[in-house]
Amino acid sequence: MSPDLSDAQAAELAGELREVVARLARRFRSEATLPIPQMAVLGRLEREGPSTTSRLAALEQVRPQSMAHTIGELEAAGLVDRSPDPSDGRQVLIRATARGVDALADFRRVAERWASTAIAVELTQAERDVLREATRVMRRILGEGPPRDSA
Amino acid sequence: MSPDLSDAQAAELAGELREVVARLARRFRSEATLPIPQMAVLGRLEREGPSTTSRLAALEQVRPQSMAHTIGELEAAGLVDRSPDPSDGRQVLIRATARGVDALADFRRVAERWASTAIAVELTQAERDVLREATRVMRRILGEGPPRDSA
DNA sequence: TATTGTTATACTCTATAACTATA
DNA sequence: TATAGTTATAGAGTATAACAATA
Repeated sequence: MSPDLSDAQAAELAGELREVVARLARRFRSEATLPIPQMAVLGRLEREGPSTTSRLAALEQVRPQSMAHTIGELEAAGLVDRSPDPSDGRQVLIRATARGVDALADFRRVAERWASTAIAVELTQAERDVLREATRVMRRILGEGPPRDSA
Repeated sequence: MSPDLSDAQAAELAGELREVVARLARRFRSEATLPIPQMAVLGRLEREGPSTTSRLAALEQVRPQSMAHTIGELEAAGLVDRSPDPSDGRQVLIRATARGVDALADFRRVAERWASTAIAVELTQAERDVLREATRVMRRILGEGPPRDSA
């Protein structure tokens, strides 16, 4: 066991991860037809159904104030609507509108196209498998991942 | 050959990549002691020596104007200095100062610590290998990577 | 008092447009 | 005219602080 060696290895990996992540984030943003946080919220609402501001903020790992801002923009664009929770007047249920679902489909077609194409054309199947596995590993680094052996 | 299947697979992977990249970028920024683009430039200057605004902009994949802004902030903080190129008065050489190198070391110690720790503590060696390989694959997606078989 | 949500404000990051200086 | 660089301005994204309404 050589903790020093593996620590140095981990630090180097962290640096490489930071660099490539910054560049990918910039690239995704530059290709996007609508702001990334808005699309992230729409995608989640589509997958998981209506939700509240607090819950969305926690899931997306931003402050509730930031999420309120994002939701305000989505509502102004008619992509989500709000309805008060009948059982708790403090809470507001956020729901994707039909127009929101359409916008999401557009986003996926256009804004993720460069990445989809690069993945399909430039990578081998083995590399795609590495990338898929890596998305799981990165979620673990963020503290979201399942403990190593669960589904 | 089933191009439709592999396209769908690529599109799904692209979506997962976008999500995890956005979250990692946010996390790195929230931990950083100094702005990420400034540290990226300092790191490059340290590794590769003095450079020009245009060259740094091309390498970091931002516009020259954005890079000029970043360099202006670094200079105001005393982390880089500028010296005119004697052979071409239009060009300006950017160089990391001793203070800049110190700031970079601090940044690595503090801002990348959460990721280094997570990588060292949470991941198996196999997962670290997957992650390292994935940083190479992601660079290929960005069009920076070496063609599959070179070093 | 605690919880949910919003509004106001500020800072970081990057872009486009318009400009200066040198080749 | 073309190239290297800068300044001005705007917009996206996120944060903290302060506030309103409900439990």
